[in-house]
Amino acid sequence: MTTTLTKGERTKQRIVEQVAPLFNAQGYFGTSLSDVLEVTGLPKGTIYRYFESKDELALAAFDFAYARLRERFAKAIRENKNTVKRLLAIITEYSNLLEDPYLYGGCPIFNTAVEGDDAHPVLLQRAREAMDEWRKMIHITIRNGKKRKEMKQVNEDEVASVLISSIEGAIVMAKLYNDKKHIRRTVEHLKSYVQSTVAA
Amino acid sequence: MTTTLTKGERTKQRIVEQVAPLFNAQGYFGTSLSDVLEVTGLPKGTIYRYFESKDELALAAFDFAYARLRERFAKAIRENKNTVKRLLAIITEYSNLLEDPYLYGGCPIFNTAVEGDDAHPVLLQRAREAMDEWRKMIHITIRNGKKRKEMKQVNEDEVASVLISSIEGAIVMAKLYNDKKHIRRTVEHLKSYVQSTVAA
Amino acid sequence: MTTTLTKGERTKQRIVEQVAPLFNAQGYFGTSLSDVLEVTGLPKGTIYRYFESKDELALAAFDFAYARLRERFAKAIRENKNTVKRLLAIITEYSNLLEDPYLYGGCPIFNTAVEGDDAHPVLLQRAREAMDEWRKMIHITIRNGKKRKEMKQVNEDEVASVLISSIEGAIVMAKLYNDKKHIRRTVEHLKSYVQSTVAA
Amino acid sequence: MTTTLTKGERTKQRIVEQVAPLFNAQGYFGTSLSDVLEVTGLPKGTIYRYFESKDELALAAFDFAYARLRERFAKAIRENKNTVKRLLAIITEYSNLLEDPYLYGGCPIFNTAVEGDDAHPVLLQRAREAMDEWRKMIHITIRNGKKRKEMKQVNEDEVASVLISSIEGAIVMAKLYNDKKHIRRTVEHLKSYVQSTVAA
DNA sequence: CATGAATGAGAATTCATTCAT
DNA sequence: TATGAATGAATTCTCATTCAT
Repeated sequence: MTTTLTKGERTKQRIVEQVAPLFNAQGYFGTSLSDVLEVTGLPKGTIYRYFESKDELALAAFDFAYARLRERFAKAIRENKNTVKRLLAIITEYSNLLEDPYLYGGCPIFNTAVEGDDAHPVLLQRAREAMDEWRKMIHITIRNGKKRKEMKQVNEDEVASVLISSIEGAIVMAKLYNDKKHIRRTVEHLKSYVQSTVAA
Repeated sequence: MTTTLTKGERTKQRIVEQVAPLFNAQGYFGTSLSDVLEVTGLPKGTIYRYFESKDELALAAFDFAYARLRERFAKAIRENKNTVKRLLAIITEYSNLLEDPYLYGGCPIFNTAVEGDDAHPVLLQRAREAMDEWRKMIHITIRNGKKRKEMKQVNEDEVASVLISSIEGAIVMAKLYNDKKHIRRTVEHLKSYVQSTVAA
Repeated sequence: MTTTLTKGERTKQRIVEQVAPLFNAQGYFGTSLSDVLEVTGLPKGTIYRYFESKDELALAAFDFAYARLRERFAKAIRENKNTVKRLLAIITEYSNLLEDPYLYGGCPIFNTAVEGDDAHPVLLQRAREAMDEWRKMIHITIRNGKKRKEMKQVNEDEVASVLISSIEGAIVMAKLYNDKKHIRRTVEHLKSYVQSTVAA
Repeated sequence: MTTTLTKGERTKQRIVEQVAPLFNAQGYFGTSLSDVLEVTGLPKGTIYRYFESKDELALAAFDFAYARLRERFAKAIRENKNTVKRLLAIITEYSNLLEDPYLYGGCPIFNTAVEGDDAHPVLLQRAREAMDEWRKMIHITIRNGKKRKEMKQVNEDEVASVLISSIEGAIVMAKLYNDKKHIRRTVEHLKSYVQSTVAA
């Protein structure tokens, strides 16, 4: 049951979708309003009708990109009941991030973190919250796994840190070289880590 | 054997030193010439006397920051003859990156990679070369370790990828949260990974 | 004999009433269409349905404010048969201008005069006509007074100039300081001027 | 002994001089940056090199115009030792305001007061201070006159209010009609007021 | 040489107005 | 008819760079 959107809501949505990959790939500073105009084909006035500033647009773009990210992970979790498989699916999903047409610029959370605090403090805060949420998802997954005896008595936060840091780093490496082999290597490593160290 | 610098060379050097942390923390787009003037206290003309553009200055800043980084690792290698100790020392050194007053903004290679290639293609290329060099250092370290039977018959590139990705990711996590525990966790993980999987 | 207004006419009237104090207090340039939307709560289309431009709206607002002003003076004249009392009543009425909820921004004629003719030449012309009319009211009042021997043989235009300039000036002073004592002082002065110099 | 100005200081000064009549005649809202560029013939960058915002420029323009005004009055006072003559000279000087090439737009204090508080609160505050100073000048003039028995025991503030309000009002009238006869009439009135009511 | 002055392209944003449904 | 959507010119301001003294 899809909600019907007004014309304006659709336009707003379209702007966000078109603009999200821009901000994600080029950053807040690196994306100018004229980039936005170009990619949307809209005049300035229309953009400002829906977003009262570049800041707000960047926020909306981040939220869109992050929602997309989360949905991918939620699906990986949803479709795998066994905890070990779940973690492996998450790793796989993560490693396919750059394939997503909205996320070819990498992980919006990480990109925001790197651009740092001078760019847009509110956005950075949003990134923190997103990362919190995302770490919690892994935390809970592992905790449930421990309850079900599918996982060893590992520290959930530590495992989450390791998984996230490693793949995020690998994604940036892949971006740097424009070569996904770095992701593949890290994925292999993490899979065997999960199986040997985390799985029961 | 200290080379004597002319006054001009010293000024240029000073500019680079003052400006490098700026570019590293705020990125190429995020650093404006007026930031540069402010941090150096120099008039516009003087900057342009030594650097013909912001691009060139950014390049010099990157080179400075990377040289600093490399020196830290070179020292870690130099001071440890045993290969396992070397790798562990590298990991430790890496994890202390944010302590360096010139590198509190994180790893210049990674930051450049994330800002992407719209910002400054030449700079990105430099980052790639730096990363190549850095991976080679690890590669050689491991290869030597294998020769000396201090390492298992692991794939050098894979280990390098894992080490670098993981810590780089952890550094960004630490930046995001302004909390180094994420580095600590990843370091623990990597140390035990090295000892159990890489070390002979 | 109240004329019945259609719904549209009432809407138009309401817009003018809500907008008149805005234009009067902030001026033509200082009042934007979004101010108009905000104060009326109406959508853009509706405003443009009733007024074909901001200019026309400003004109209507001026006319409304001026009509209000004139009615106050007309009443002061109507209710006082003796000429001296009439002039004194006019002075008093004038001095209460800022109390009127539609005129807290001051005298629309004067405000328009000060904003000058770059803003809106037609509006300035309207202000001139309003001032003409207003001066004529005083002129006639005095002339009648002279006929009835209630006034000395003063020059009507001179007295009008003095009265109007003085109070208008005082109103601006009051606005500047947000303090009506400047009006009070000028009023005292003018009353004694009228009684000693103008009255027979 | 004229102070030597640097080139930059001269440019800044020139901008202020060229821009002051603009702001005075058209107001803060009515004067756009492109007006400023046109009248100065300078590019944007140059304006912003010397003034960090339109606000600051407007302030400088006001200060310049007011300084000019004050100097005129100071001269009238300086050149007349007798208090009655002083007041009459002030009135005359006031009435010639519109002749000044920098002040053809009228009195900057009054114009600022009319444009009101929404335009530029700091500017309005400056106008208040200017008016305070100006009232004080008259106040002191009269007080001295009283001491020297050249004036009756009038209330200084009341006389100041009357003089200022009346002429200011007359100046606006003159602007409205583009006809100085309104100033002349008010001047006559005030002169006889001074001689009959204020002078000893 | 050294440096402050000048430059103008481009950034973000607001505006009054017109269009389409 | 009513109204939200679309428009683009104009506004304020920043930037990297070049010039002139």
